[in-house]
Amino acid sequence: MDELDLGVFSEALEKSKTVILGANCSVKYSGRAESSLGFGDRVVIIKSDKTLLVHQPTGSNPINYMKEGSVHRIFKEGKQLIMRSSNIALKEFMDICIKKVYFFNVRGLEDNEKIQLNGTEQHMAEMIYNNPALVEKGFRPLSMEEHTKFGFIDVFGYDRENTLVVIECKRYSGDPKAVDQLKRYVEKVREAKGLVKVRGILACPKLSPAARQMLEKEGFEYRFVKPPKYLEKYDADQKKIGEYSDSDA
Amino acid sequence: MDELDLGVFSEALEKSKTVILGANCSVKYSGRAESSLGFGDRVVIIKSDKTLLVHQPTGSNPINYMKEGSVHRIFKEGKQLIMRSSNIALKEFMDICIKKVYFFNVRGLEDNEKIQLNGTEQHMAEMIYNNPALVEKGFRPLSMEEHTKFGFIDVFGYDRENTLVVIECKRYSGDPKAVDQLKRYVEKVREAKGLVKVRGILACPKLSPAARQMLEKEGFEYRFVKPPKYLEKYDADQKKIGEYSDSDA
DNA sequence: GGGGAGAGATGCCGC
DNA sequence: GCGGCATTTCTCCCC
Repeated sequence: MDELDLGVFSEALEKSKTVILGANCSVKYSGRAESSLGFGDRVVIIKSDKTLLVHQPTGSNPINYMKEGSVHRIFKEGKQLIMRSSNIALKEFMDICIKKVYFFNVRGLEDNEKIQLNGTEQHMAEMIYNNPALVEKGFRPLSMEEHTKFGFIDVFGYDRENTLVVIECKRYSGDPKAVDQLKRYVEKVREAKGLVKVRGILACPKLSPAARQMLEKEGFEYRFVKPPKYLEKYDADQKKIGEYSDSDA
Repeated sequence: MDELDLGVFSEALEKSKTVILGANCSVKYSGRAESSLGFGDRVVIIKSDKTLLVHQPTGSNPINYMKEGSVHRIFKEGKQLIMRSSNIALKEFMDICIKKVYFFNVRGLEDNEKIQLNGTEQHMAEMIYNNPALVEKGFRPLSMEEHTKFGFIDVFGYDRENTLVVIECKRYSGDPKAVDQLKRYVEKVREAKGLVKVRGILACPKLSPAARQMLEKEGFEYRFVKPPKYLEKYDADQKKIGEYSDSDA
């Protein structure tokens, strides 16, 4: 379908179908920020929830977009087509000026599936909670991923000397921001409990030089922990992880 | 095009064309994390740089993706098609199992345009640098957006009493992370210069309650500043912003 | 709806 | 390549 039938387009939006458009176009956007993009070949997608994406032929992210619930209409202006989108609630506006249409697809799509994802920071916290020896012998977790009154702490517990321990997990490299975050939680716990000594531990598979320096300066500790991957071994009912040794306990 | 011609597909990838596929499919991914997604209707895009995106009919973000430079091949397995993608360098792998094809487009797309974006944090820093009175009377900026030896400081300068000032800009609401960041820079400058007093200012259009409390506790200050929007008034050569008054200077 | 934090974040720039 | 940081971040969860 090389031609863009305005009636088909309007009907597609009305019926919450998905629209895919390959076209040479330019884009102007104004809302939270402002942007301008000259003419080039792009893929434009309007989803059933009225999300609009403009994709260049390279890169992971859309170069321009409008959020869910936007309103789109299309009209002729001389030889060109204008696709005008607006989201009044968010005060966002976009004009796509279309010079040439390469392809045009309309299709109702149905998808009620949700993704199951493993190896996130939350899974790291669970793993540590269920395998305290990953931190150290005698560590006794109290909570994980909980909105405590001290903030959202990944893993919270006592060490063998009954000193409180705050653990911040990062699934990738520990960086200055992660140490900032750990420090903020540790200080909040110290103040709230009136304690002098609360331990802070950063658990991640890697540590940046600046982060290491900050950790040392604050008297915090580092533990090498990798996010768990257990797609085949994962039991959705039990959520048990049996492959991590507790031999140090 | 309702049929997916395996030859057309292979040739498209070879010639760096863009492939758009509407299909009922399931997705499994393994790499930095692991994920599993049951059958549903989706749009699959392979870009000329071999980025792969899987989009559900709602939402801004791809539900699954492979990064630039991945390798994709497709083959029949019984009644179904398997699209297998891998990125050896990143140790990432994906299988898309295709049950039904709704549409299939192949097209070479060309786009050398780059977006011009206004109203970013960098523009806020430029605006303050060029209009110091936005901070206060007598403020003298030294640098902006520079990798100083104290870190990457948005705006750095002296106040009228020759006290050093570190300014952190945020284009949206100032939050605890922003105060952490400001604090880190201020402390670095203090230590490096052996100073007792270095001022910290958070410049943003909004401040969260927790951030306000942290600012006060640290003795830092808040300035109401909005990111500039000046699409029509922007002069690319001069980069001057004339609409902000300097009457306080 | 706002606040707080993660993300398979991505993208950009600098070293 | 890694480090550090912004993003029209987006998304989720909780208040």
